[in-house]
Amino acid sequence: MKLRDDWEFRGLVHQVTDDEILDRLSAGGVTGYIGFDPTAASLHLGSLLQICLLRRIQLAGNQPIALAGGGTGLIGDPSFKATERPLLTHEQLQGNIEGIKEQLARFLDFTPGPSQALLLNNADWLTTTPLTDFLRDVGKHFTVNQMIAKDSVKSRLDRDDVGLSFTEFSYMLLQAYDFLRLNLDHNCTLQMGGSDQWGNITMGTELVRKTTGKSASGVTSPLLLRADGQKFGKSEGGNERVWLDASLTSPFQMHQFLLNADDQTVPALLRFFTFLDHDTIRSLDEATANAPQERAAQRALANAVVALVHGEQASANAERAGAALFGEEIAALDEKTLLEVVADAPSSTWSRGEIESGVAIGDLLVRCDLAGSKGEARRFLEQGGVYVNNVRVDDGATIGAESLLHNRYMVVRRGRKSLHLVMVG
RNA sequence: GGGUCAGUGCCCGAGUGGCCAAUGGGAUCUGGCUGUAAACCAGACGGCUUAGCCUACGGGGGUUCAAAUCCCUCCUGGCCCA
Repeated sequence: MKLRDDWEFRGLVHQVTDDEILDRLSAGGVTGYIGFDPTAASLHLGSLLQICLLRRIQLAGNQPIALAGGGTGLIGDPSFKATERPLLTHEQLQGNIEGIKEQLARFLDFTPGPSQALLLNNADWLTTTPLTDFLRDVGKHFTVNQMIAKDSVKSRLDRDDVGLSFTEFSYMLLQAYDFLRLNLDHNCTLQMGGSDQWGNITMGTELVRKTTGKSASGVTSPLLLRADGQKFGKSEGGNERVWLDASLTSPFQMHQFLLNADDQTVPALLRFFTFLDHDTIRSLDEATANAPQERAAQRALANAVVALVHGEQASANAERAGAALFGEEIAALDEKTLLEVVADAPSSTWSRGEIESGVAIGDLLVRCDLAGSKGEARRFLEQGGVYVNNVRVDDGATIGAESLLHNRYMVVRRGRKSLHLVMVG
C-alpha cells in the first residue's frame, strides 16, 4: 500500500503545495516536520492527528521531525484566533515544553537509521538569532502587503473591536524561518499541519525557495468537525479538551469520549486516528450503516486510540469499566471490580461517624464537587439527576450507612456521566 | 499626545434613572426519547439560612429617595488625526 493511496483513502490531505510531494513520500526518503504549540503542558486529541501524520510518514520510510515551539510559543500564533492572547511566562512555557516533548517521544521511533525521528525545539535558533540578521535575512523576503492579505489574520484586521499586535503579526515570519533552518540543517523539505496552518506553511516554502533556490513542500490535513458543525475535540464534560496526559483526561474518559462519537463522524475518526487497514475500516463503516446501535465502529475507535495513547492494558480496563458502569447493577459488583470501575473517578474520604449519622443529599453533592453550590444541588435533585449507587435520589433525602457498598463505598452520580466515589476510611 | 466610539452575566448582545439578577441568541447542565449517539422536546442556568436577603453591569468616587442607565476620574480596546 502506497502512502499516497492510503492518505487518499483516509482523506488526510486538504491542501498541497505540489501534488508530487505525495509520490515522493510514497517512495520514502523525505524529511518532513510538524510544529507543536506549547500552549499547554499536554497535547490533546486534535494534536494526535498531526502526530499520526508524522508516524505515517515514518512508517513509509521518511524521516519525521517533531518541532516543539519553545521559541514561537513566546510569541503566540494569531492564525484564525479571534483575539490577542496573553503571553505565556517563561516558566509556564518551559513546563509546557517539557510536557509535550515527553509525549511526542512516545509516538515516534528514535532508533538510529535513515528514518530516525528527531525532536527539536525552535527556541534553540529563534532565541539566538540577532534581530537585525532576522529582519535582513527573513523579513526582506516578504512584504507587509502579502502578510496582511492572509486569511489567517484577515478577520483580525477587519474587526473593529479587537486588534492584532505586531508581536503576533510577526509570528508567520518566525514559523517561516523554522522551515528554512530545518531545511538548511536537516534537509527538511516538507512541512505538514492542520488546515489553519496553510498560510504559515506557504510562508515557509516561499522563504526556502527564495533563500536556497530549491523547492519545499507543504501539506495540510482537513479540519475535523462533528456532525453538528462544532470543532472536534471538546470533551463531553464541558469545554475542556481531551488531553493525551492521563492525569488530565483519564484513559476511561478518553475511551468514553470516543465511544460517544456520533455516527456521521466515526468514519473520519477511524481514518484519521487509527492505523487499521482499509478492509477493517470499510467493514466498520458497514456495521455503522447496518446496526448503528451496536456502535461497533465507535468501540473499535475507542479501543484503538486509547491503546495507541495509553497502551493496551489501559484500553482494556477502560472498556471493561464502561461496560460495568453502564451495563450492570453497580451494587452487584464485587469489591475489586467496583474499584476498577470507579478508578478514574474523583473520590473523597469520610469518617464512618458522619456517614452513620446521615448526610443531607444536597450537602453530599456539594462536598463531592458534583454541584457548585447548594442551589445548584437542589436544582439537580428537583430535575431528578442524582443517583447514589445508580439509584435515583429525591430532594430532602438523607444518606446513611445503609447506602454503603461492601460497608465502605458509595458511588454518587450526577447526570449521566459525572461520578464521585465516597470512601469511609 | 488630540478627537471619537466602546467596555453588561461563560460568549455574543439588548437595556439610556425606579416595573433589572437584568429581554434575546449561543454554549453549558439536567430530564425525556434513543443506541452511554445525533436530531428533537422540556426545564435550569450569580450566591444564600430562598414568600426574603446579599453580591453583580471595566475600577474608584459623586449626584439622587432611587443608577447598568446621569456626572467626575482612572484603566483597557477600536477608529480617525498628530
